[in-house]
Amino acid sequence: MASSPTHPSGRDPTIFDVAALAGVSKSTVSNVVRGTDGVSETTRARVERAIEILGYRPNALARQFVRQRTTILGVLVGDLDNPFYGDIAKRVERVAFRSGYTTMFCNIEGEDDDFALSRVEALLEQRPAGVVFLAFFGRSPDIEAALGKSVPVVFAGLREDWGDSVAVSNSLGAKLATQHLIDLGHRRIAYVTTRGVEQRAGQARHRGYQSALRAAGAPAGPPIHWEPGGERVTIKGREASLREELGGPDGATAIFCSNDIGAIALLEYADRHDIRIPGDLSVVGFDDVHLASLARISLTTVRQPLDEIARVSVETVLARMAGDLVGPPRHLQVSPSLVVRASTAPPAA
Amino acid sequence: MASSPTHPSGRDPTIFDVAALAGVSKSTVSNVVRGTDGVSETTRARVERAIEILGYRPNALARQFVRQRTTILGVLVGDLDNPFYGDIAKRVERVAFRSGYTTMFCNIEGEDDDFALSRVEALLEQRPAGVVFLAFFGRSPDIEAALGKSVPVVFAGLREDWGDSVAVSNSLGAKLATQHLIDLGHRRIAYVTTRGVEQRAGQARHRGYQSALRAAGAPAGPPIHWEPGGERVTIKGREASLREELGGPDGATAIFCSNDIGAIALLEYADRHDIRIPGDLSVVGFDDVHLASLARISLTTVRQPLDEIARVSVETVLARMAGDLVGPPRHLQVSPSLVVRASTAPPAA
DNA sequence: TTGTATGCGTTATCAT
DNA sequence: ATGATAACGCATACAA
Repeated sequence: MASSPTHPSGRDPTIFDVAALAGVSKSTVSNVVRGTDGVSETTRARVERAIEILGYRPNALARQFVRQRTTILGVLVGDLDNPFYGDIAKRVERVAFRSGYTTMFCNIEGEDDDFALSRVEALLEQRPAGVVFLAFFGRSPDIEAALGKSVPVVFAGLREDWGDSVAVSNSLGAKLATQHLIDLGHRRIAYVTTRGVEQRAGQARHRGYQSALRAAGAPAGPPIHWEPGGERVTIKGREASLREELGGPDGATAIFCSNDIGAIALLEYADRHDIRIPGDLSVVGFDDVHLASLARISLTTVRQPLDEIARVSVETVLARMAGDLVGPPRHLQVSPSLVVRASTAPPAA
Repeated sequence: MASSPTHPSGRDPTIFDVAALAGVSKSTVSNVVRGTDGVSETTRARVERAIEILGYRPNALARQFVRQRTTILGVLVGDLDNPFYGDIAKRVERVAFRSGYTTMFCNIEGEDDDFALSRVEALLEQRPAGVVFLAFFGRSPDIEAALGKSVPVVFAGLREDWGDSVAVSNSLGAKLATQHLIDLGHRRIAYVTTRGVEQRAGQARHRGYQSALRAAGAPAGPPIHWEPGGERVTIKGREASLREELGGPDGATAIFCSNDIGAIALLEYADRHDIRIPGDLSVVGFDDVHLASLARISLTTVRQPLDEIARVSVETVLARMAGDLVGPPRHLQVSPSLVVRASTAPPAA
């Protein structure tokens, strides 16, 4: 008796149907379903049996509607197929579910603010009880206006002033990365950044890089902006050749790249140009995406504790929702850690 | 005037507030919001202005409640940080949004059926209008019972009898992969499979492998089960050494692996054992995950048209929901294609 | 311990 | 062209 996939097998049974079958009132059924005490054992059993028979499933829509609050947690994510976000998203969903919330995802992809806004509006119409912001773009004033005053928002993995945030200390992470290179004996260390890094975080990483070098008495350079795949870079607004920045007697012997994806692209660039890693050039990334641990990549990098970020983020937004957390935005920092792999070594003699 | 993140700035304005401000009835506001015609221009303008002023946002909860159907599309996903699923998930969300649906994600992770079931139940309470099934596990009879009769379901990227499905032709993909190796001159080609592949798909891939070899008059072996990271494999229930299957004069000169993640693990295994790829051993994968295209990986593989799978899946489930598609489950196949990279070459002389 | 009544914000039907 | 009104399924305050 294979059931056809066509659904409408009549209407879903309601609390009323259960009440009728059990021979009690709707209130009693409601009490049973919600686990309220003050229901006799016999009644409870009768109701539960009726529920079983009818295959009754509470209508969350109705419940949320009448209670004027949902158990929906909105998740704004930039790039679900970026493993970094996919990973966090998964953990967020897990933590939320354990707290009784279902997660509603919205891709805020690309840089188009209007598009992002329309999605946020659609999400807000569903009245999520809270929102977790995972993307590092789509944070336009319009979005802030729409989101900020309707619902508690937490930024996971980045910091934004107008909401709670849980993020790694970027400057500390950058220091760890840079210090590692310094400890290996490098003096000419460049800082390379690519798109895919939130501006504020990128700046903090550059500051950490600077501060480590300064403390070591070594020269710190300005951010070198590179578009992965290209040959040219931009330094302080003027163009230059990536090849020249790396090779040559004055070139860098090591690079700290603001993110793993960029660092891996750098590895590939080096491969194509016969620059040996780590023999000729050491590279450190930031994030510790899964990719970085592949033997063929083996990127030394700074790990972000994603699990902690996800957990604390959800806890924070839940606390706001419950009113347990009030007042101005709270900005939590979590600690990065260095993961040493095969992309770094002492400079060539 | 930075607004505190504490939410409750009073209640959200309702259709009633708008009506009062505009000096019309709720019905008229409703008509304006829904774009019903039969509203005079002047009235419409007044109402729209009131909406603007109040920042009114329709309550989707109430709407869905009264209309007895939601615009929620449930997505059951196994592993959001598996790039393959992350990628599809992202596309599914995009297509759904364009059709006016918001996506509600549930991670059905691990192999624990009870856990998966509780999540499905939670999802169902939200009354999604349809469900897209992305995971290849969590398809227990219980889940079928809960899901199958409540809501239209489409399986994206895999096939299951009790719902519509959109998937690649696995045997054809396997044939493409195997034929590629045959064309390169290989005769001793092994089939390796790992977990992470749905059983039915895995079997179909093995059949395609067999059929290509048979047509070429070359020997086809049984599936070699390998747990990535390990040294041992299981062939027809008995244990063996992976190293011996690959090396030696009688060993395979090429491998078709049932999935990219396994194939990449194989690459790493080869690296560790001084087996050169593709010099000593050619490897072909299946899926074409992003990873596979990295220069340092450069895996020859069979591509699944994810975009098409996502698009057609959503279209299918929307058609079911709308009643445009009735009758028994429809199983659509999409075409795989071979992507040749650097992990394959003619066998050593 | 159980039942009754009211309201949540919206859509849709029926009057006007 | 616009307004009044009855659902929708459930939670909750209150009555019995």
